Amino acid sequence: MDNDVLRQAPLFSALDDEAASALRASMSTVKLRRGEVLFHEGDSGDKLYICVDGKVKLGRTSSDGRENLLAILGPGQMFGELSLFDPGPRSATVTAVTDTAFLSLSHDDLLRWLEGRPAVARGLLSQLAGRLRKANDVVADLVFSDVPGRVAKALLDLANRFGRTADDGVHVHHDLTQEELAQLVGASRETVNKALADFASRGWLRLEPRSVVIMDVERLSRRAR
Amino acid sequence: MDNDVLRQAPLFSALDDEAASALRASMSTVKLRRGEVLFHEGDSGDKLYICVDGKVKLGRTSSDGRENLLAILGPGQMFGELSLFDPGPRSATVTAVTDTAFLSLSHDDLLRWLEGRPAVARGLLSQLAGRLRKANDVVADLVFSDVPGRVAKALLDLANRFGRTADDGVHVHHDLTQEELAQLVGASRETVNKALADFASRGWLRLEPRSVVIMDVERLSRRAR
DNA sequence: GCCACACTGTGACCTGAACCACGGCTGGAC
DNA sequence: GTCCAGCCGTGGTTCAGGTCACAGTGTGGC
Repeated sequence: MDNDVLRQAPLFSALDDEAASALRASMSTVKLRRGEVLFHEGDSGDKLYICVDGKVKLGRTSSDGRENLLAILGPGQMFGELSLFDPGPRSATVTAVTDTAFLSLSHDDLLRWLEGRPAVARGLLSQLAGRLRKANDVVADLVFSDVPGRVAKALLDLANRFGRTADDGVHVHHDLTQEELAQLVGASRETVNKALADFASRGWLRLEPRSVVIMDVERLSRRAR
Repeated sequence: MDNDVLRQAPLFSALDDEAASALRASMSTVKLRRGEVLFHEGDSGDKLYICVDGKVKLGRTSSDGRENLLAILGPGQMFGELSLFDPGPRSATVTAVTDTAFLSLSHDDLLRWLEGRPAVARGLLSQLAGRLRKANDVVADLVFSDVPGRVAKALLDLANRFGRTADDGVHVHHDLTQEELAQLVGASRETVNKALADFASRGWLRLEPRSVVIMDVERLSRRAR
């Protein structure tokens, strides 16, 4: 059994074999195809998920139907923890961006398993604290940066997490449409498209469908701040 | 000794006398006058603080010197937890908005005290989860709402936490200048002023220096969403 | 009282980004 | 092949809200 997948999750990276197996035993697997929804904002549910393979988007919808993406998550990343510790309806909709596989774990099982493993509890705390820090950064960006700046930042973040460096640049298969990228940075599709076109015309990157090749990380980073 | 102050903090509300005293014993008191800074963004430090009396603002400064407020906190509220669980420099500057008193607690003392009190650890988790949820709401507001909407929302939030209901409306002594209010909602002072003036002209509220009286909560709430 | 300074109120202007409209490209269904 | 549906690229128009420039109003110090 592949405890390795669990080890990818930063939270569980330090587990010994026994602990990993015990945890793994109480988890089950879910699979989704691109576009399918795991759960909706407002649903009830207390399961925690870990993405094993593929990518998902966490999004919220405004009353008038517009959409905003909070995050794109890939292998090893965890979500749904909010409903674990702060009971209440799910605060975001989770949709598969590519075909995706997850492990799921229920509230009760996690808490039971957590008993007597205070180190993991501390790990969870620092995980949440890190998220919170990141959320605050997003707020700051929305207040301080213009749309091209936010696009640059988002691309760099995606590159860090999903990029593969080759000799012609960093290949980032983000699997997002420009529409989704726009929702991620809180801007319109058109504006994002123009920002991308501008970056490309300066030779900082090359556009490919649902993917970019970043050729000048340095310049792009400078534009991001 | 006033363990009652601790009890105000949602996190510690369920403590028995012994536990509260033990905790209280390892905390020390700090006082600041309006405008004084407790710590700066980027400082190192691993203390957790609980506001006992008064109000503080948590803010960040952009590279070009503009300022954004993440939150206004009052009695019973906790801050500085990020540096506790996610070691690293402080992510925000904390400044007293009124004369203020805090209790402080060091990382080590908290962790030591936490040993063998898993319920409190769970409390911390749900506290952080709640914060995260709130941060996500702020992001959504920045993306979806216009400035007057965000101002309305901020006023209602302040009213919930600091308001006193009287027969002419809800008196909210927020102690913030319009400049600070603007930084809190991520807008310019002038735009916020115009939004407030507009609300006042509609009879929804009355403006007073560093304070408002909300006369029509219903309408204001509707404007906020 | 008078001054200084910090805060508030309001208009004029400018600009970034949303919105609208379209046309072109690509990849799957048949 | 043809059609269709999703994406992507790009211009034109509009408007919220930022910036600038002042004028009015408190209020604490002396």
